[in-house]
Amino acid sequence: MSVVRTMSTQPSPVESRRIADAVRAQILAGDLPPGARIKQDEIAAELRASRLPVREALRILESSGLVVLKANSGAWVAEMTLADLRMSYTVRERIEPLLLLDSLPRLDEADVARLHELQERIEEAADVEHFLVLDREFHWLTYSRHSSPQLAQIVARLWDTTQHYRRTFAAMAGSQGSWTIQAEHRLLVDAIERRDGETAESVLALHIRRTSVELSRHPEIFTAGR
Amino acid sequence: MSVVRTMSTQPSPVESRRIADAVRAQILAGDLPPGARIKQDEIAAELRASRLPVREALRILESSGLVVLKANSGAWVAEMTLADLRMSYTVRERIEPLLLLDSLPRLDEADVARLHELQERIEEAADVEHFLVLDREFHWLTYSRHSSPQLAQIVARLWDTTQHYRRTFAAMAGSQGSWTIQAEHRLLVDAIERRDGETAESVLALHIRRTSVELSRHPEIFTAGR
DNA sequence: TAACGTTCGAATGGATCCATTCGCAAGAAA
DNA sequence: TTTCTTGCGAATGGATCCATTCGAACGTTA
Repeated sequence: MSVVRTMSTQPSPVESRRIADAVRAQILAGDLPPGARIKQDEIAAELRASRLPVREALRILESSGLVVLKANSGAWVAEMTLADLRMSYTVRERIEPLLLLDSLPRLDEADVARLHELQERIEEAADVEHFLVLDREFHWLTYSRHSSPQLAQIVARLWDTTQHYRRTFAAMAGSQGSWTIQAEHRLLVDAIERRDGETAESVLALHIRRTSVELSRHPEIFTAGR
Repeated sequence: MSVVRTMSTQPSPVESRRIADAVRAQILAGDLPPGARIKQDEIAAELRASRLPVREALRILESSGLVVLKANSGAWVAEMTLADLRMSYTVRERIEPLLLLDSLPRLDEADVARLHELQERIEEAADVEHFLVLDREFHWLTYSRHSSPQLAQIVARLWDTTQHYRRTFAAMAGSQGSWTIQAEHRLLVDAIERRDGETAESVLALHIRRTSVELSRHPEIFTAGR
């Protein structure tokens, strides 16, 4: 019995981490929207584990800001207010350029080529889900050569906690077709290709700020699924 | 038996959270320096709990960046490099002014009076520990009326993970006697008192940046206790 | 009929027990 | 003498069992 389990998890990524990743993936995919109840038993049965590592995983996700725990009561996917979302974008506007500046000098030709390819695919993206996946891959590729796991983690958590609202916004406003995003992305790739850190920094800050402004114009994002 | 435990923890703050707070306090106090091994058994015995909530607490602290876990091996207090420390300060320089701007309009006269009092006590601080406690209280009072738990948590974690190195620096450079810090604090209180957000923002950014520069001049901080 | 209290059930929290793994030390061989 | 191997022990990881708590539904009373 235990042999089977040991064999199934070859590199042994520790159950609690495996489960935390799985639940996080479900939340990011939209399967568990903000406000959704998370039952330990269900997760445990679903991922073939006991409730113990599930509990540890929930503590991890709570620290990440994705989940809210209430003592002796249960776990729910964290919800945000419009003010929370706007603050997230304000913080992102100030720190993501830092991450980009840190990563930029080490991006090589292959990375830049891949950025061009991703951007073309983003412009051709047919639906919201493809746009979200490609956009995430695009920006994280620009950050991929960073040297600061701490900063990268902060940024990643800001992306994670706002993912659901970005999806809702994209679905409502049809933002994958927004020409402004495409223009900003092209300016960003161009600056990166020229290793022009200052311009890249400015474009990225603009990109985030403008998105934040657009989001603020759609407060109905928060009442969509009610 | 279980009755005794129930009675002892009156508001029932959940064991894992109580333990996480306790271990965090030990790390911040310097009792557990970076690199120190953390054994589950010892913590459990010390805090009169089983190993289970200790494990959960360690997962929480790992997510906070204070502890590093290695599968099937153990837990250690997280260590930083000089590059990590500098990046922490760069991030702080960009986001702490945001937290201050958010909090400033709601600071009342009593808060300002307390800031004056704290600043006087900081200038009279005799030793490093007093300086650290008072300085932390001073700055967090300026943030206390914030409306963004997310941002406050990010900032708090940056303070936590760098606490040990700030202590080491203060002890080596005798920074509690630095007149520059006192000048910056006074400028900050003055701007806050006048509700001058722009000036307060600039002074705080300067305060953090200058501290970062000073820290960078003392790389021996990282080899002090070796 | 509405509001309050009580009871029961389901879900979470914690403790103990067992399996697994990693590191260290001792010993043997080159 | 140095290096590789092997075995033992200690510490972590996971599963099951039991206690506790919160919430909802039902019944009672004003």
